[in-house]
Amino acid sequence: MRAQVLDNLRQAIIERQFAPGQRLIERELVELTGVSRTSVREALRELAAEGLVTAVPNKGTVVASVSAEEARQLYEVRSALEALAGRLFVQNASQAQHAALVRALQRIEKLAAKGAPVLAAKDAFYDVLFEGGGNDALRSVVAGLHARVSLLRWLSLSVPGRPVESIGELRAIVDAVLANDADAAARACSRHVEAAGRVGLQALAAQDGT
Amino acid sequence: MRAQVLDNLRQAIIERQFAPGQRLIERELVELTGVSRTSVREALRELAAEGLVTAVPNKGTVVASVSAEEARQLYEVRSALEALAGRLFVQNASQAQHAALVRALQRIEKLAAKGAPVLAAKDAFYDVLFEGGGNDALRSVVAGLHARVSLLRWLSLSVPGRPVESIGELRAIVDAVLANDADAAARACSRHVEAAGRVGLQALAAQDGT
DNA sequence: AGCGTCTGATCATCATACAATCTGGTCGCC
DNA sequence: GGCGACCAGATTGTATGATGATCAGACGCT
Repeated sequence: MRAQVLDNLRQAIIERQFAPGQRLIERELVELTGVSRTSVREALRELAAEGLVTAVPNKGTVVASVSAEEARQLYEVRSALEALAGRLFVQNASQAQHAALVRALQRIEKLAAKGAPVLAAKDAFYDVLFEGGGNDALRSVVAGLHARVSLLRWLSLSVPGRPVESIGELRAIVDAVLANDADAAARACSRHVEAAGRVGLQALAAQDGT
Repeated sequence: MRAQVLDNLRQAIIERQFAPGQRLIERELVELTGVSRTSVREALRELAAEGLVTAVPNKGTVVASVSAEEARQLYEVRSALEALAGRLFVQNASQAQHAALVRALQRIEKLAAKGAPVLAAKDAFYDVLFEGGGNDALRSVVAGLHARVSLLRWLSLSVPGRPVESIGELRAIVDAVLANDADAAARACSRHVEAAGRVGLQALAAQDGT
């Protein structure tokens, strides 16, 4: 199916199997994926809509690369949106969802203590957060942005010390939520994104420098 | 080209030439637009990515309809984003852009005084606002939401008295901007969206009732 | 009436073909 | 030798016809 192809390509791009800026030639993708050109084209169109590739007319599609300025803007938007997510969680989440958020944080802390990869657990944390907010539109918009900054996320998690710092920020979110303080939760979410953004931009700059 | 077809379809949907919920059959669109199935399919995929139509596998695509709950959520997100837009304008806009914002408001007021349609002028106002903020990512995200609520906008502008009220809210934005008060600008933008949302939801409820 | 089946409509995917466009290099001219 | 026109290859854009899959509803059987 096309969805399968699409997921494979998306994954490949996020995992840097295709370098940013690299041309994605339809014929090559055809023989690489085994599906027809029609399906490849439609998959590319969807990726373009997600912002993971950019299509230039009559020239082809290339893997999108985030400039420092774009990245900064994306983080700015995400900051505002995740602030809203935090606020909505405080306003709308059930008792069970509060508990689930706490559990998600504990899971992250446990993994981090072992030095295990923490990325999937963080995604779970955010799932709970958005779920509790009860705004699917918000969730899908953030998901759209998420794809575009995922390259940077890949970088920023490799920065030493960042996971520890990051968990502290998450704890601040949970604390504010448990205190039923919507404003504080919003600020905590905002700060978390901003901190991630700073690290991401630094990593980007370091990479461009080398 | 495909872009042409896409624009036509988008316009047709926004202008209610296709009723929400109506099935869009590929073959019909082929003979209606004169282009091939390939192009029609790709255009439909893009519209689906924008959220203007929903595609159900093996069943076809139907014109999207916004439920009251979805609309509420969309306005909630827009409120947060436009607050950011207002804040960024205060922080980043040039002197010339400040002046342009004032001019845009005056143009709206002049049109409204004559009872002329004010929608295009309002779009121009927002163009200036986002331009001055200097965050293209924000602009494109909002544009994406905009498409999905445009059906409601169509409704809410037909509510008597709304234009007048709306202009007052815009003036509040401009006042805050001229006072260089970023927080106030953010709040004013937020309030404007929320007010529009309330009217839109009322109009939606009234329509569903009849 | 209830149930399974069959049929028609429609989408999904594919293979192929051809035109339009871009890229890069070559050739001829100065 | 340098410069521009032109040509060939590559790639995308669009079109077309065919085939399989899937769904909704009609139909007939019990």
